[in-house]
Amino acid sequence: MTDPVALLETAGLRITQPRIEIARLMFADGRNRHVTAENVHEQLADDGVTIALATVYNTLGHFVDAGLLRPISSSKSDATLFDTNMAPHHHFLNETTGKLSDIPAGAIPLEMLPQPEDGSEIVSCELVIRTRSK
Amino acid sequence: MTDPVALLETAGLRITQPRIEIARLMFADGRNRHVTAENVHEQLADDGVTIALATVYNTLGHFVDAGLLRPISSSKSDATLFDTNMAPHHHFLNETTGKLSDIPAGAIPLEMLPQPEDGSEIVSCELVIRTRSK
DNA sequence: GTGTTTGCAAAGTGTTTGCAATTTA
DNA sequence: TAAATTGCAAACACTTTGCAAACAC
Repeated sequence: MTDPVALLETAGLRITQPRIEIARLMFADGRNRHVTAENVHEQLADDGVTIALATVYNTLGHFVDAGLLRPISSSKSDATLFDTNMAPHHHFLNETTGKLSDIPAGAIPLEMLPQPEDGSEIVSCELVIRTRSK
Repeated sequence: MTDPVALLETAGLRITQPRIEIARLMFADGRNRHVTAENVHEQLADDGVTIALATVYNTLGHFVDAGLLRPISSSKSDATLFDTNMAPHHHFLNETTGKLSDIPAGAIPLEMLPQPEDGSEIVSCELVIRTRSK
């Protein structure tokens, strides 16, 4: 849906070939995705696009800094997952399958967060519900 | 407080010198601690105890399997933190300082967790509140 | 005695970095 | 043309593993 170039411009990022390709792959269809750098690299390769894995890492890092992506902390796997869903939300993590799925923030009432210690402020708040296949 | 040997026995673990040392260091004073394998290794060295770093990793892993420790998923740092606090609770993570602190589970009402998908059951539920120093 | 655990070094991951070549604005 | 970005390989940090020696039961 979203035009990759417009997205990059809005985010204040330089328009470069690799970034266009990666943005296209991650945002073009508008779905919420959880991907690793490795995933992206492979998908690019499948599309016949050659971008160094290191560049994929760096580019995803830039996207995170620019507020286009969110790194997901609590993943079972050792590889960092990047989430295209920037809306506040939480995650189910199935430990059996390793599959991660979204929970809309509205599904969990969190009005009463405790106060952080003096001199610090809350940045974000993420709940991970670990599940197991029965 | 807790006797390291008794703890290991209760957990069904073999009583070995390295395990006693590590258990002593982690549980003896009854405090809740967040430590990395590297931390433990250094503290042992400070106490004049030489245990291979790999053994520390393996031992902490055994402690986790035995239910003595909990690995903390969402740490800013790349190193896994092990938490001696097995009671359900949540964490503040100060992104500025990297410091992690406990939030008692009771401080956050989470009665209304969403249903996991059919065929899976909830194992645990951990909230991480990221903060930043002002 | 038998099976487990340890220590060591080496291998394995995922990720980052240095730097020259290229590309963007 | 000046500044930013890329690609590559090499460096990195954390963690696991293979195997022989040591140890617990």
